[in-house]
Amino acid sequence: MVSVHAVDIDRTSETPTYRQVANILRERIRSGELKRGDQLPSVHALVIETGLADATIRSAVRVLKDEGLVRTAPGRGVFVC
Amino acid sequence: MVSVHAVDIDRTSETPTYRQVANILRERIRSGELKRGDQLPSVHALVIETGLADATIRSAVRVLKDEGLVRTAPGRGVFVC
DNA sequence: TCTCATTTGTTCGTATGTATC
DNA sequence: AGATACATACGAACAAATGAG
Repeated sequence: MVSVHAVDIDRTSETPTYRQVANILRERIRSGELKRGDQLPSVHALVIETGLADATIRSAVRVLKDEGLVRTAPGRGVFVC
Repeated sequence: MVSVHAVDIDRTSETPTYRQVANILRERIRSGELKRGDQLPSVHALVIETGLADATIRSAVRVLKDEGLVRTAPGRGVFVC
């Protein structure tokens, strides 16, 4: 598991919150902070950290999944591809 | 669960899209294709199949619910009465 | 084997804002 | 003004897979 650090969401931004979360996570992958096989913070952890709703976090994960950057494993977590 | 088959929406029709969806589902119930207790396609499945928005599909389901043709069960699905 | 906590998956409900016709 | 449609966001419940013990 990799710690989450700050996930700062700008509620006033034009960018939807779920895309902000996706952008932050994507940048961590791109930068190498999150490497292949690393587990992302769980949906629950991100809910706590961001104060956003469960469904909103799931939307963010879906974006990265659709981009092929991560894969989800039911009962285990979300992992960098 | 019952498969969805084609759900053809006519964007140019006078009939609102949500009513078109309601009409199609109603006809499947009337014809016996969908029987008492059968589960309708989920909102998500219909969103994918029709290309319409979540809220639009929900409007269609609400029509059938108001007519007493179906009942909704949160976390489970929509079922024929 | 069984139980429990964790985690993702799936489902409907509700509300708000915006755009279009 | 009103109806329709879409996007976003949050709430809630249930299911299924996993792993620890």
